[in-house]
Amino acid sequence: MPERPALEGLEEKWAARWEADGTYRFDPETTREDVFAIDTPPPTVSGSLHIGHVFSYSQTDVTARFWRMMGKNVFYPIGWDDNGLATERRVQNYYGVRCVPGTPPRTDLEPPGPRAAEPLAISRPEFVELCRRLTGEDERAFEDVFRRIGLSVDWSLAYTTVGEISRRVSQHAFLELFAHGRAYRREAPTLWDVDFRSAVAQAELVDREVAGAYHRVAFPRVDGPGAIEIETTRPELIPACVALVCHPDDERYRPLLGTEVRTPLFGVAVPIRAHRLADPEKGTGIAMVCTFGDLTDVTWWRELELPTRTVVGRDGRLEHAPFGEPGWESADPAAAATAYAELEGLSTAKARRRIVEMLAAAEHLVGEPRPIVHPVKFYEKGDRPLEIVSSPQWYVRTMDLRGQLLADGRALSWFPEYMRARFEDWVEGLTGDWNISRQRFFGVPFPVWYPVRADGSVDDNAPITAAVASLPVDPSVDTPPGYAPGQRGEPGGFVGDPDVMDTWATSSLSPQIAARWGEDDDLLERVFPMDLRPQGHDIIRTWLFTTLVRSRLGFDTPAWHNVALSGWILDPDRKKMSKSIGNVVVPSEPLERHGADAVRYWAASARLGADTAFDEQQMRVGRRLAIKLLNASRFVLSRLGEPLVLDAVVQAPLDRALLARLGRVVHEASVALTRYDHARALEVVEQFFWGFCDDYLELVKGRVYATEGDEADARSARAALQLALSTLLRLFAPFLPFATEEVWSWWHAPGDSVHRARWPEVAEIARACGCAEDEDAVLGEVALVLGEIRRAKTAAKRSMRAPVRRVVVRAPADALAALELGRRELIDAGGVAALELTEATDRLVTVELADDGADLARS
RNA sequence: GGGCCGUUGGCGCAGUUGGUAGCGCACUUGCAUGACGCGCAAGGGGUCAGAGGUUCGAGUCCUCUACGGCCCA
Repeated sequence: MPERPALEGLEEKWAARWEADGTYRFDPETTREDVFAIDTPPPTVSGSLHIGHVFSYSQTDVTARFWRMMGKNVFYPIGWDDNGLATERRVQNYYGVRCVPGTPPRTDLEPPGPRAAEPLAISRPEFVELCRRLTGEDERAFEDVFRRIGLSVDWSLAYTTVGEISRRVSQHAFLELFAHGRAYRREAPTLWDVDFRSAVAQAELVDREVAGAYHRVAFPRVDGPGAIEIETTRPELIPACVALVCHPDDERYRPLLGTEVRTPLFGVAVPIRAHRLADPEKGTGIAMVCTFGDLTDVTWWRELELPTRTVVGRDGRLEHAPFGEPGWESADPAAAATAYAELEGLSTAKARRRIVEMLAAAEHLVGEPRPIVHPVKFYEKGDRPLEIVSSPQWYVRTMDLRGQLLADGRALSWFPEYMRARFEDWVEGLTGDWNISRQRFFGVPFPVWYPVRADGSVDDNAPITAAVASLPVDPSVDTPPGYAPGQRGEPGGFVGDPDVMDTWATSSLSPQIAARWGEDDDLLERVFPMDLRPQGHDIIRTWLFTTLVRSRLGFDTPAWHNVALSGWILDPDRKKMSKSIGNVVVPSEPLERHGADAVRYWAASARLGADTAFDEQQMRVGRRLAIKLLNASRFVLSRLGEPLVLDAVVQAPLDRALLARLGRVVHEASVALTRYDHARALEVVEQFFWGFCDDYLELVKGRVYATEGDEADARSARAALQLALSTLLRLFAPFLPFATEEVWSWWHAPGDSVHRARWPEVAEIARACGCAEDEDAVLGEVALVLGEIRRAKTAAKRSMRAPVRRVVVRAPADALAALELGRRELIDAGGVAALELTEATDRLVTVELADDGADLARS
């Protein structure tokens, strides 16, 4: 036991010790009933950790530690999500490379680095290797931080979302979906970033205000005289127009329903149709439907079963449009082709300017364009507006699952409960099946190839699937069953699926990956469905939703029993932390300044679901608490001598009162933690602890320092102190794992960790003293009078050790009886010469201090 | 435009089933060697965003409004 205990150095010391001792190792020899399994979120490995990670992962760790002490075998894995575009972009910038599939691999690849003038084109396998290299470095940095804050995860269970296990599980699960007709591939309109050249998930969209203009354009009628005027912000899509649409109740256009108009410049006949999403208030009340200008176009196109005439290619330029050919019939194909030749090859922005000139010249434009500012969909990391292009994509059929998913959501316990509404809103608002393919390189490839026909074209409709036993496969390298490597790309041969899976298609299998599904089904049975899914509320519609989809489709059950949603971390001005605002706090500095226990204290003080400001003040409070715990423990242990064998020796009323209160604290903290209310549990324990230090410890000093007197009284105090300290350390252990472990080590055998100790029980305390709940009145009454004595000393600007000549207490009989039981401690702690108790109906405490200077004379 | 959450002393937060507001920090004033000055003691400070309603009585239930946040259109 150190002379002056300190927090410095505890983190390194105990983190290393826990790892060496396997303190948090999961025991695979177990039964499901004994397990508490946590479906830990795999943080995205891109750059550095955010203080928000420390916040939410600390909260989960409190829960993990609580259940471990409750005797559960805690399955607490961790993974790194290194999948995805964020990594690719960093690799491009960091190494100065660009992935060009098909580039011949080099034997001596030397990435030029971040200042390269021209990115080096490299093959996909080389690119993937560089992604692994960079994420590997980040993962080590992440692990350091997580160990530093004392996460009690089992590091031997770590995985990455592009690692072999994840690829095998993801591909295996995909093949099962495909075999059951749940996964299908279809050419479909997809939100597309033309710079990243990839489809983008609905969850990755942001709206941005962009300057644009309404152009009023006249479409001549086919079936009668005159023209219909529409307004559009995207006139360059007129060649892709497939219909005009008005609201079914709009009297202005109702008579025209079913008739046709011709597109200006291109002469293509398109029908006038009705749909409820057409807004009569907007523009002229009738809109042009193109394939595809925005998501509403997609809805109209799908629900009205309109034809497809796409003009925007994957590079964001207008591609060839065969006017006159089937599907592109025109009243004047030659004129249409001539007009379109002006646009072909231009970016959408340039094509827009050109077509406006052409429309004006041909007098199809009505009036001047009207400038507006309107929201446009962007990929959250993109620089140009998203286009919608048509391309082959893999989907998981989910639309028919809505009712089942709502039922699964209701079967879960949500903490806080109101978060369930977000899930239900999302499920009820689903508009389409789940697109799981991404046109990227670093991710889990689809275990699929396509046959090449004799004419060299690819048969997209007859995928060749990998054998489950061969997983994981990379179709760009591996050869499908029944083919030879030389047949790649040859007529009669095969080509690999070029895409990778969406990040969520992998992370939605986090429970199966963590439990090594397909490799160790025994383990899966012991931990699945899991007990708890902790996560942020911003990814309910993505991670939570997709995980329920996968567990329902693959395993016919919800993936867990409980969901705990943590809040967000806001900066001190209550703004969301984000890299673009530049207000992100990285964990290393607060950890350095305040220590891990202090940072955890701040995190644990916040309730689930509550957005919380980054607050260093709160960390200082946590740090003080941890230091106080060290000091108070040192005092208690220094008075204890050898640890006692606790039998029923706690007989002094004040000691029994303390333990009665402690019993209530144990009960309340346990109930709160069972409901994932770590903030409440911490508050209850902390409040008791400060009272323990400031009142109880002061009151028993007389007895524990006494060199002579009643031995039984001293033994009683020591027994109560020992039990209280042991209990407090265990109550604080989930919150302050380092300080509590340090103190525990001062009086326990090496290797005997407080984190493997049993959570305190009320019965344990009752056994030591047999005290009843209502026995705590003594403590309350004594503390009240002690407070009056302190007040008198403070008012007289005297030391707390100043002697008191006389204290007179007027109070009802029951209060006096309680005081009488604590008379000795009150006199000791207050330095009171005479304590007079007078029965009365009112309450009055009179304190007469000894003459000033008397305390000096005493020494 | 819709849904959800929040608005309590300078700041950060508690306030169970409705009964005239609590905690921490900060602040003020004191206290030095028997665990801790990263400590201890005492003290000042709010009528609970605004309006209306239910009730004997509302921070706590209902309605509306304002502001902030998140999610979805």
